[in-house]
Amino acid sequence: MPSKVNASKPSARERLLAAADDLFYREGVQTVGIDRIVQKAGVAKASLYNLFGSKDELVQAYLDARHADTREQVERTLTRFRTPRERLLGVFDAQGQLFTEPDFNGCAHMTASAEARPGSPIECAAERYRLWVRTLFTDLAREAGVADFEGLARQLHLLYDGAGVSARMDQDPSAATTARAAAAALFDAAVRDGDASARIPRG
Amino acid sequence: MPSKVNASKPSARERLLAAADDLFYREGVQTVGIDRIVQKAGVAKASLYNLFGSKDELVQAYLDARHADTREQVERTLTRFRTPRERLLGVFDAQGQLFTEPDFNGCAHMTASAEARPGSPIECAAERYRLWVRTLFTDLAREAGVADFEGLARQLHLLYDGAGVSARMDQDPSAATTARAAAAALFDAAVRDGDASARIPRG
DNA sequence: AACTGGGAAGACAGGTCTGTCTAGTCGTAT
DNA sequence: ATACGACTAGACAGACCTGTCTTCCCAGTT
Repeated sequence: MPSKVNASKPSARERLLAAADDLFYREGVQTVGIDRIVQKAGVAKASLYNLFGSKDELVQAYLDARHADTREQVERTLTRFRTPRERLLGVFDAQGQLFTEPDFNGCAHMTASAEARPGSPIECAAERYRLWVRTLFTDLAREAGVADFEGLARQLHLLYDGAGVSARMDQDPSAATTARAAAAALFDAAVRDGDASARIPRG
Repeated sequence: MPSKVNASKPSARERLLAAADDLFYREGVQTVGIDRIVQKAGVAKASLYNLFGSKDELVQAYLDARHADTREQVERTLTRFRTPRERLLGVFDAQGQLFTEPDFNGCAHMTASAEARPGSPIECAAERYRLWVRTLFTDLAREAGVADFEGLARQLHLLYDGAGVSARMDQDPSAATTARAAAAALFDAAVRDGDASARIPRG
């Protein structure tokens, strides 16, 4: 009965995902081999292939789990804010929290996608993640009443990605606060522009 | 005499770098093996190891060549602009040109660094590249008279990185124009702030 | 004509990789 | 008791990797 919850020991699937998360994230999906994962998880190799089918699909499951975690953390952070502007900028507060986690090593989807070959399930997982981020910014910008909410969302997505890159490559967690300040300036500029074009009929 | 220039055939070193540039950039430094490089270059494997010492150092040379190309293209583009503001934003014009090249596949330093292990010559090359970009933005912002030129440079660097990510992962070359528009807004906001704090003593 | 050095060609070592397969163990439900 | 499903343990195949080494070729120089 796999639906048993009070098991003393996590299931093979959970142990595999935990080991994959640790090793893949720290060292990269390409350099970490299957053997190390099954050894760290204390799981037979056959179980891995029974449960996931291939290494690519294990990587996909690892990315999807990271995606769910990030989503949860961002949504939890956003509940702390009330005004639309605060909620929009709150995404970068959540990002800053992720950056300061002790074993932070950049955006998992970005590094995994850089190692994946085109069309693999890995790239699909990265695409899903990007779509979620984009939709998040678009919705928040629209709720904030920004006229060109899609344009602002594209700009904020650039800052979000850039902060992830900088936090990893420059080892600088403050990239999130830099991004937040830039996002605030862009938001205010977009609101000003929207007001201006609304006040001045036909430009 | 290796300094001969009018050779009918490029030297082994040049052929190796050309093959490395093509294969490494298109498929990634990890997935492309030495054998494919020497075969494409028409060069003996021993020559590769005589000339470069190891695969990592060949990757480093490939990244340094890309760095030099990018630098040259950016500097050439910037000569077309006169005002400091135009020159600052011109970096994103140059970036947009790179994005529309037919075989564009993202920032080589970013993808290579994602596959490299810490401390390798690959990471050092990526660090050098990042330092150049940062210095470029810092100098241009200072020449434009921005009070907090370092802060603005950090913000623009985020946009620059984010545009590179988006152009690759979303297959969207217009990321450069989005970044340029955001950069313009941030620049103007920074100039306003600088003026304000200059006008309002100890404000 | 003899020498020399850069390069071509490729075998080889030693290791790692993914994925398959066999054989056996253990707990649980019937 | 017995059957079953989930799991473990590990050998194995076949391919690929980096890096070394030997052997040979050939153009240019002395």
